[in-house]
Amino acid sequence: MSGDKQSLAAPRGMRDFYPDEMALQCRITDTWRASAERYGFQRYDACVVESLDLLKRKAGEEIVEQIYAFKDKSDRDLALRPEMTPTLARMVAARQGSLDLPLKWFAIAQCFRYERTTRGRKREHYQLNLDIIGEPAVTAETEVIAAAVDALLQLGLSLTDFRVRISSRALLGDILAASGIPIEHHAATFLALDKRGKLPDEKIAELLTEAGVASEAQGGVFDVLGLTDLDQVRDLLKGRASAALAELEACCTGLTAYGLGDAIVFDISVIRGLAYYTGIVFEAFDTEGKLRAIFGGGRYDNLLASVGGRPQTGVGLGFGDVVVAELLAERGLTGSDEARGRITVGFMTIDQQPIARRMAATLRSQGEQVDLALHPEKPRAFFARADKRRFAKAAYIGPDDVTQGTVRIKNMVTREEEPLPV
RNA sequence: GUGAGCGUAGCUCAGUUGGUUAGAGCACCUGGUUGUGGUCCAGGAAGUCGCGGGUUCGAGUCCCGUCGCCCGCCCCA
Repeated sequence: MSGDKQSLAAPRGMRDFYPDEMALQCRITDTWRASAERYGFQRYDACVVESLDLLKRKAGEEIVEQIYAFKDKSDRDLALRPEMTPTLARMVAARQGSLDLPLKWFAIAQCFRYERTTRGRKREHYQLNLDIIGEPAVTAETEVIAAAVDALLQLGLSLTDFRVRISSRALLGDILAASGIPIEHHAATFLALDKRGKLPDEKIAELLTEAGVASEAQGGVFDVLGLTDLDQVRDLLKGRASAALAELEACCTGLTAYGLGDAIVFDISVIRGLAYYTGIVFEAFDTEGKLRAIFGGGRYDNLLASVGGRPQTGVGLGFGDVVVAELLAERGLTGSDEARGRITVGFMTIDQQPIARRMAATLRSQGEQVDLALHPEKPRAFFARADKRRFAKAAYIGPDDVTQGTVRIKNMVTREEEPLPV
């Protein structure tokens, strides 16, 4: 590539959507919207620029390094939103007194993050956000997960293409407590466990030691990661009461009732970083494990309070467009037929242009999507273009048609022509 | 921040131990075909080989630098 061409490329990590690519993008976002609405969520939207202070309150000072932050001309500290959740929390907190809880909202939001790009990770993406605020029961988790899975299925994937791994931070806390880890070490232990598979176990042991976990208790921590089903968890808890366990079971039961049981697996290693989650957490992955998480989320109890609202529980989910598009491509599900459904009208010489235009106007008034030729074309060129652009129908008007008073509308698939008086 | 790979036509790429005017497929344009598109035939246009420097009689090829893309790691959604 020459230097000039490079300047024509979108900035690093950003995407342009040419019409061919936009078709898939629309299919994804249309499906998101349909699934969210089918599950009774109401759409909202918000400003793309958010106050930096709000983002810091939720994620800490370090986040400034990872986002597009800037000052406006009045020296206000602002940022392109890296995610939707702080904005949602702000909007809810701002009208907390008048909103009817529990609320079920969704947004399809473009979010920005300033960081290294890799497969499935750009500096900009669109994300479906599903949130239920003010409902303590696990029905909230169930509905949110079921709606997201519905979108995956509507996109053409099957229950064997992905797995939703589900766990609970509260349950993990109970398990650690039963394993003799004092509660003040739980947060650091979560962080250490989240590194499992990314760092060698010796490194994790070091982190645990730094966190104050006694070395004799560390074996218990690693045993926790060996848990693969809820029966083992029950054994480990030895009859201790665990509301978190009951909730996790109830969530799985609800999803099974929706017919999604086969796609749900318990996975104690799902932690989701140091985010604001307090209860159930979940992440969906492709079954082969080749890609990053397709969607993820969980319950947050402290979010609203952290932005200055009154404490209120919530469940949220984020579902990005990039990874699911990769997965659809892997499965050969990126095709779209929607181009077939339009009509193109062409004419041989400028003399037929008025009639062609009148015909286009008539068809448009009937609700058809009509492309009118911008200049005269030879029949061969016209039909070649109609075919290449995948029009469903094509009408070509020449002097003979005008003389005879009929125009033929050709079905481009069957090649049959249908006369129509002009 | 870090490591690898790749930059040759609009796209995907080939290009031998350095050797004349740098190739292919697809796409594009024109014609065969002044009333009909997926095939066919003929022809055509299109590349300062990412950029800069160096070695050499000679560099797409080797060396150094630089920019870009991309994959992984760190981190994270």
